[in-house]
Amino acid sequence: MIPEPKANSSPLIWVIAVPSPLHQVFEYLPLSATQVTPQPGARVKVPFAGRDVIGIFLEERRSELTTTTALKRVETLLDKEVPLLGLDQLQLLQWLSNYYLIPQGEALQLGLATAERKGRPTWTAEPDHIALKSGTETIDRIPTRASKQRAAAQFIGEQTVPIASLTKAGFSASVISALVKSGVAEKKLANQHAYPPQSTVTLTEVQHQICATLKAKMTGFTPHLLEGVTGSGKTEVYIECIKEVVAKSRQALVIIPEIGLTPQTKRRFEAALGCEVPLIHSGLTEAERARTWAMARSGAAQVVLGTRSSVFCSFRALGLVVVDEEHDPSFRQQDHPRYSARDVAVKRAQICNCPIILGSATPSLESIANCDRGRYQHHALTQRPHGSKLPDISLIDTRGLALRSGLSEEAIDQIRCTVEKDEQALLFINRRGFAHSLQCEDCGWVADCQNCDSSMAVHHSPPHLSCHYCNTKISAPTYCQQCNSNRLTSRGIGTEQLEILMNRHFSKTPVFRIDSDNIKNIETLSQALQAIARAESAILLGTQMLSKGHDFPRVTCVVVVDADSLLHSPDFRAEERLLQLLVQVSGRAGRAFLPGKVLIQTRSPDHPMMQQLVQRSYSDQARALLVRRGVLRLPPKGAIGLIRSDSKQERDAINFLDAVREQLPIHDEVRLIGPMPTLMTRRANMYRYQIVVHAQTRKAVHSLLEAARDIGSQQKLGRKVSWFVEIDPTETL
DNA sequence: AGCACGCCGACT
DNA sequence: GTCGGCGTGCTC
Repeated sequence: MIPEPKANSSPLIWVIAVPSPLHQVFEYLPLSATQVTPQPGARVKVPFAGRDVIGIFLEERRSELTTTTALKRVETLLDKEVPLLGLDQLQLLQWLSNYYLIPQGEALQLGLATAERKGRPTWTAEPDHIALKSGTETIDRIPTRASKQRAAAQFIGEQTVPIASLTKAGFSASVISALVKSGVAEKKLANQHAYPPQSTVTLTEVQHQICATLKAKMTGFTPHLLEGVTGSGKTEVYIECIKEVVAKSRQALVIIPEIGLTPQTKRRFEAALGCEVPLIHSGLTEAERARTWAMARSGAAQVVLGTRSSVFCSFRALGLVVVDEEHDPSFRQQDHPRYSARDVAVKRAQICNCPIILGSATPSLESIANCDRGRYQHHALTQRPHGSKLPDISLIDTRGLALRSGLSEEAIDQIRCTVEKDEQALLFINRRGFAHSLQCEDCGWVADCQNCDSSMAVHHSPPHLSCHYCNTKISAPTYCQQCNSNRLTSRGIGTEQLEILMNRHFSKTPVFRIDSDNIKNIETLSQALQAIARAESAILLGTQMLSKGHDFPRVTCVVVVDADSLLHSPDFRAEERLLQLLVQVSGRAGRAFLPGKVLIQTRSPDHPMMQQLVQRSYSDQARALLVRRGVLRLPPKGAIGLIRSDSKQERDAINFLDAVREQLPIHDEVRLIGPMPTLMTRRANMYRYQIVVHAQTRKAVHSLLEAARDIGSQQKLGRKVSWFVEIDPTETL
């Protein structure tokens, strides 16, 4: 007698990925017997832990539960025809979940716009523009008493204008609806051809050659690294390649590091490509975001421009991925869930079987190593167009010099020369580790934050002290808390202090301060950038924000106020970071026709890196760093991981890691360092500890982290501390 | 994560 | 006497 197949005894179920931090998927009874099986990636509404949630259908199969759990039933199938997550997204996000050890339910959420995650119907194009039905002559038919309607009609003219711009001009909704009702005007979808394509820019010989080789490879998965010195015209190359894929009715995704870069980049791409380039970034409203996603999914958007989260966007036919400034740290893991957008982008291109271009003047050591291994194709743009030259770099030894707000006499002289020629100077401060603190001249006491292991930063307008880590603000003390002395002075360099100095020295020259205190959103940044573009002589001063991609054609002198703060950092990526930062900020000088110079102030002018910065190219120096990584077996030549815990109770943070470490399988090839306190142990009254995992292969680190994750989830303390495991961490500090 | 259940303190 | 604090456990 043939035994009944065991599978038949268990019920047919649907596997659903539910948004929760649990590292598992859940089984549900199908919607109803008559219902067809949904496609993988479709959204379903299911009861989960006492509430309704939106989950993702993965597959239909026999139940694998051994215990007799009471299965719940799927309540609704939201996407009956087309699943919201495409097969490529599903594949990408499942890879993401596995590789970065992110729960599947959380990972799959990333492939949906926020409105879609809540189960809303998908976005459809609403007519949000208005035009006059039969041109301006109908204006006369509007009764004279309806003066507002007449004015609105005049405003519209022969154009198709966004309704939002009418509202902005002061026309109320009732005026607009009256116009539509009487049949004078009609609501329309945005004019698709509102962007006349510009005449193609003439490419240099080298740009042309690279475009030709790239265009020949615009089908199938090939990663390319475009290493082009600052100002060498990488964007023109991207645009040429995008045109190529768009002509084949495929879509392109362009990922850039920062939200602040989007407005100019958007305009530039739209002008060159002659189509709308919708944006994806965290500053959008839910409706705007839903619109971009829907346009990309339907294929209406030929090109999408976005920050890191846009790698997960759905596309009808993705044909090219571009990652600009691929070395930029903001692509790497930031907040939860942690992933490197650059690496995910490469995986996405592989899954979609399309090319990817990683572009940078200062490529990451990872990407250089991938070229050396033959995984990426390397292309170099070593010259700036119009024959503009790369700036001359020189070092200023600040040891023993009397500095004024951190500036040497020599630097001040050079700034003077620059502004006298009606050119612009840029002063760069590496904010990290160089906040401006308050110190007692008598006993050396420094005003520290009560909640963090860090000093508080001095602000002048209005006068107060604030902590950059926990945002605590207090009024500045007038005497020393330790010795009661009233001789308190500011120590270190702050942008605010420099601004005061610059205003005093160069009273006729406008000073633009670009830092997080001053620039709160994209609007203020783009206003400042426009003002800089209009100004003749000017002094720009600021932090990281200034080093990223912006074009300042009139800047001919760059001063790096203090280059040393990253030089002696214990993090193994610090030198790479500093090198990239210095090369990038130097690249702001002399981008147009004016030649530029760069002054780097340092107390370590003999440090090999400082010497090489002057003498050698970025790629030579990067290769030297790569050799050192190889010797130490650090990434990309080895692999590391991190197990980190944060807790209000210092003891709990340590105990948790101790418990995990104790239960971890012992491995010959894996080295564990810690638990140890992180460099800044206490921030916002939370204590941070970690274990660093180091091995030859990523596989070894990955399997150890997997084990750590499982052990951690079982720890009772795991609820009291917030903890995570991370592969390829950005920083090990 | 979010929600239920459960066992102790200060309120109508 | 209850309302609600948050410790503990569970989620198909």
